[in-house]
Amino acid sequence: MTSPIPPVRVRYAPSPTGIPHIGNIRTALFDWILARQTGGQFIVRIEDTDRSRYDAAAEKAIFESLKWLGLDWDEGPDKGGPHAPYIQSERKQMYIDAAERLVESGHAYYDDTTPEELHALRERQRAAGQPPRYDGRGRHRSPEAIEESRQNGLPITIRLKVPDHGTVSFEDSVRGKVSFELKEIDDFVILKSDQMPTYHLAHIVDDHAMGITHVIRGDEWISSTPRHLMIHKALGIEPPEYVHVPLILGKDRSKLSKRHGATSALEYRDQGYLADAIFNFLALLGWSPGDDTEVMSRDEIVRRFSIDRINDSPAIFDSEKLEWMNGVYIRNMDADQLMDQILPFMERPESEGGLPDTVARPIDRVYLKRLIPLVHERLKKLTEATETLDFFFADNVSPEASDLPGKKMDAEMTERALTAALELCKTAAPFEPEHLEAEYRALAEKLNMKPGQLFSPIRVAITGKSFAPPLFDTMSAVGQKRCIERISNAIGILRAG
RNA sequence: GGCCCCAUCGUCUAGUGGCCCAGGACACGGCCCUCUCAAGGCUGAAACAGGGGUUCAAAUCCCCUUGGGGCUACCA
Repeated sequence: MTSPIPPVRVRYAPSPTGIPHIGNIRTALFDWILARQTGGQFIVRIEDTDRSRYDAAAEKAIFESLKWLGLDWDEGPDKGGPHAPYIQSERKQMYIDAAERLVESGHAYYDDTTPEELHALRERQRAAGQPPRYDGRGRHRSPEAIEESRQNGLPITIRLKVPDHGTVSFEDSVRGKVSFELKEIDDFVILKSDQMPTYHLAHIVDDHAMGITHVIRGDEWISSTPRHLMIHKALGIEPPEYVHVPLILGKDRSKLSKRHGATSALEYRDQGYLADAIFNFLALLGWSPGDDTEVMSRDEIVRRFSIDRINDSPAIFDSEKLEWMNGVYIRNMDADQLMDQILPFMERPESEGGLPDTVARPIDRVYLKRLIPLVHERLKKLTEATETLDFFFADNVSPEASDLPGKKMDAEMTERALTAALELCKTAAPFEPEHLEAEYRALAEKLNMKPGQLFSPIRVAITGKSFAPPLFDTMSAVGQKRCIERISNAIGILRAG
């Protein structure tokens, strides 16, 4: 069903100005999938041409996100490659050369308009009810005038000459044909006064030099694509295939932002989501295989992915569905894998969601391994392990008196249940789940209670919670000694309450 | 404001003119299973934004309206 296409060269080109959010990472995901599917290359390039917004922590987070999701790259800043360097600030001269070449060929010109003049121009246009647009005044500046401004230390930029009439159009892989009127586009800056290129120039020079075949990027770039086409034309080079993918929106339909809670891949990692689940979920946000399959391995996604099945419309990030899918992935793991994943979360400090600090680290792996089957299918997120398992590790628990009675039970009946449960607990042997269950069921009958009525107070007494893993597995794992202590403690709480 | 993009259940989506009084999944309700909570099974409610065309036939094609989003920087 997927039309086989020749090997692609695709790149993820984030700017290190902030932690990449999930929508941004999804384009990297699509890049990676396509590269792996076609046997092509996935390239990472850092677009740090805005020196004022550079953030080293953001750059670190970019690579950490990719690594966590398993999106390995073939060429990049750390790995090098045939087109190194892969950091734009280190490629500065290439852009300067390209811009100057465009000036020489008459496609671009030096402009000495100051920011203040530009601002004033826009204000005037706005006041007159006109769209703010650069008026092309620099086109008429003589070389001498530019040189004089340069001598005087005025900022000089290079702008592309955009024809004032005509149409540009291109065939987008997901949108189809998109057209723009050139009269809507002004002469835009390609080389800033600090000699750094703008995004427009830089990415085109690089994509061409690096042999990029498909530019996969967010929808927000679609309106600047005509500018990119004009640069290609001026440079005399062929544009790549454009793949504009729909944006990912938050619950309120606005662009995903901090207000919507977690937005970066790393935050999801820290909240106990699995990389495979995020991978699967993200792939399905804006793409679908065409049938009802939802849970798919990486291999299956790589095999079935195709650009023409990418959706046109923006998607809202549904965290509830993500949580469900994460649960599916947890259930599909084997016990050892799950234990490895859970351990670091449980060993975090108590203040960060780990077990109480009174529980010794490292956690007893042998004991934990025994507990995994009891909670395996109950977990949706790795972070939940702490709260579902804490009572196994604690010395004691403190249930509320009001939580102890089961359905249709008063305090007297609850006390009777616990007292009898305590006696049986002292004598029960072996302290194994099946045996315990048989004994306690018999006890319920003897007490003329429903099994659930007897079990309920015991559960709360032993776990401190009204819901927990199956009672007799739990009791067996907690151990006879602690069970006796906890039940008698609960009786005390009940009497006091 | 101008330009561009988008529009199927609350959400993610299937649907590329007849197979659709629209299928799946999450979430939600009911039932079953059951010692609680899960998991699992069955089941229910829930959508083609509106209006015009084109056609024997439209969720699917065209136009308009409405709504949402993006861009409009010497940011990416």
